[in-house]
Amino acid sequence: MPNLTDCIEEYLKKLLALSSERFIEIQRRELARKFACVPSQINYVLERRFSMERGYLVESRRGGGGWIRIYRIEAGTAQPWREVINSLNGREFEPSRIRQLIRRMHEEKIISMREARLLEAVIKDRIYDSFGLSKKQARELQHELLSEALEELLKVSY
Amino acid sequence: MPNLTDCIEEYLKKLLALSSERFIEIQRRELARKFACVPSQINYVLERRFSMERGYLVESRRGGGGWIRIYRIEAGTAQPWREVINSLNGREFEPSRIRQLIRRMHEEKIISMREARLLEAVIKDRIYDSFGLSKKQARELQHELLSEALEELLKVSY
DNA sequence: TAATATCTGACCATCTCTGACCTTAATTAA
DNA sequence: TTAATTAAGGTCAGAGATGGTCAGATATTA
Repeated sequence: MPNLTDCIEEYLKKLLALSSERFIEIQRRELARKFACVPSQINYVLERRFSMERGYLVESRRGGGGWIRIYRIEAGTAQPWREVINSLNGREFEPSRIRQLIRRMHEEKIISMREARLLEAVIKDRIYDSFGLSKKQARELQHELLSEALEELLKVSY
Repeated sequence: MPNLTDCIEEYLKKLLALSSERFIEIQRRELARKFACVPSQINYVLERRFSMERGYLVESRRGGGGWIRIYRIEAGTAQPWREVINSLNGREFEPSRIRQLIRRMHEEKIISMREARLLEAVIKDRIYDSFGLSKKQARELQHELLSEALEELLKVSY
């Protein structure tokens, strides 16, 4: 029994699949009405299910005749992924976002299912708990290990 | 008179046997209600009767519309290696031996080249240097991470 | 009787959903 | 042209709905 968020996600992905463009355009109010929910629910779905990490890009415009566009990002080769990985270095390391990134890489066939699971294993918080590391240190170590591992993956193609 | 745990185990295994997918999806609250017990009883059953060692994999999601999925895992050729991995737990963690083990697993086609490189990356000493861990702690952490990673690899067959 | 297994309940973590209030753009009125 | 109005979309805090964990009580077994 899927929830509202799942339903809206599925609906939008169907629209995207059917669209001849590489994006779809919707109206927040319209969509909210269709699914009998508050408009901000749509923002929630976009944030959770159509994030950068999951390979989508969202644009919008307010005011009369406003709209929301959802783009599916094409991946292609491994090079863009290297850039994504490098960009990790700037921000704080957030495991949940990283997990999304890993899933996306799998969807794009940059890495296999097994490799994805392996990478996720490496950043499991539980493992780091009993070594007297601070939260921050643990995050840094996870980051280092992940970067190292991803480097190896990108060196050797399938 | 079998106990609750046995009943729930039997019920879930029947569901699995009947399912056309290779997993079943349940709701913890629902199941607890059906068996008139507290929800955490379900976790107990999953932990005791649907563990990795017994050949199952459990996934879940919280929040509204949350669920628990139980996968039946195929045994395959990996079983002997699982024993090898378990046997690591007794002794001291020696990186050079581990590297040999990894290479051997690759030769035996249990893991791919990329997976092997990935595993080796995770146990690179250099990475652990700047986190104030003692030699012993670093070894333990490497050990934990490697075990976790290998577990994941053996869960999903090629 | 001691060890092990089962079961419960209190408390925690995460994901979803809503509604009040804010910002921006187009349209209309002055 | 400018100001007011209307019609979008955005943000955020908090409520609701699940599932997770763990210590301790109870039952079973060796």
